[in-house]
Amino acid sequence: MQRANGVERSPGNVRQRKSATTRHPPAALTAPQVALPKRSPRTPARPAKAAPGTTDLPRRARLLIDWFNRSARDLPWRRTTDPYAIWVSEIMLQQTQVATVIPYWERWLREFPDPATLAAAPEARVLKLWEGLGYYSRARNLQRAAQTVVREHGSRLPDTVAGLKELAGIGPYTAGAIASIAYNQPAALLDGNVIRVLTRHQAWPGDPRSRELNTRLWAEAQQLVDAAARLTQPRNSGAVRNCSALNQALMELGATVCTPTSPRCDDCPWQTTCAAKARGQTDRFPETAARPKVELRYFATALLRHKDRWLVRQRPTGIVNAGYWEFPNLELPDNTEPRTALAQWLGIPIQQLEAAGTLRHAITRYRMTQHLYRADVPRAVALESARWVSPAELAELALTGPHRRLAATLA
DNA sequence: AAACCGTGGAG
DNA sequence: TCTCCAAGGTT
Repeated sequence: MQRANGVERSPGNVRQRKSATTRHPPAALTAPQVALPKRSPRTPARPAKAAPGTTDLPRRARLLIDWFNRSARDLPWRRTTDPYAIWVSEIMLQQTQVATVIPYWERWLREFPDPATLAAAPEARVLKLWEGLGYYSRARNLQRAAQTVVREHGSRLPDTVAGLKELAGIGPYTAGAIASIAYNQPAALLDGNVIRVLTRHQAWPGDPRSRELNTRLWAEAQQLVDAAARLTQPRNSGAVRNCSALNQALMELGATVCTPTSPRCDDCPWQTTCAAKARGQTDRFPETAARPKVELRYFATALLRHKDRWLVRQRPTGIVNAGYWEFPNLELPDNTEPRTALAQWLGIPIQQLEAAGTLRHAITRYRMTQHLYRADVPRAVALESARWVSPAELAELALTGPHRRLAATLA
């Protein structure tokens, strides 16, 4: 979808960005942004040429902003200036792709249109709307932060990086994102996209998570957004404000052009100064560290029916996926026979458990295999924090992804 | 500070 | 199928 892009629209007043716009003259070729040997002291003094990588910051910022205003994707959270709505989008977008987030974000804003509504909502409903999105502590933190905003900030989201970072679930990236995108402050941000764009443009080797390179990347991002703040704002009424545009552009570039594999350098506004492109080495940056080893884990899962009801239980506070419901689920130590272990755990005769296939899924470095068993039990089994629920009730409960898919297969 | 947290798309 | 990685934060 490449239409009416990069347009900041206020609700009910959709402004249209003018077409084409002024393109800047072709960028003069400049030195690649890498550490170059220092000019020898004997070199005759010239009208000082600033060090490479600083002179052209304003020009690079301008190129990026213009590119963004020209060709950014039309995403729902780019149609609002409401800091709360932008905040929600930033939390949902943490380690989660745009296409996945869109329906969740729309549903969320419909049901929780402002911090006060979210703060007052039942947690069960908050978890339900996050169901399937993953990283579930984000949902609990978001509600907790909304309660803080209501209680301590008069329901208005703070507009400084420091103030934002005080809130649950807001770290360095998200604080910079909200401050710049919602409030147009010259706050830097660094995410996976920006790391890729900057390490390639500068041809910076090393692990981006190392202290040294990480510090350098933040400094570079800060210089860019500072340069953006000093540029004149495009008069085009649809143009996104400069700091906001610059940071979104860095991420947009990483997401759509400077992609992990096969980057489309011909479409890149920084192609003439990119050191990695100049060397034909875009695939060498960033230097990512080795991933942790994959580990296998096994579970036995019971689909127990009594009359027309299924047994589910709620995960307690303080553990992974707290508050979410699931079918009774037992992790198996190495090579345990699942059916025996499950029958023993539930206290029902082993013959009642009928094998119902396996379910595989992955979370982070773990590869899980769930052995499924069904049983129609004559009497309700008692299990801690468990309930027998009708299919209709089950549909209203918040389940994690694999268990939600499991629920969908039940008759 | 390394480990942990979910899920889906892309190749 | 399998790996990578995505608008990261918390402990």
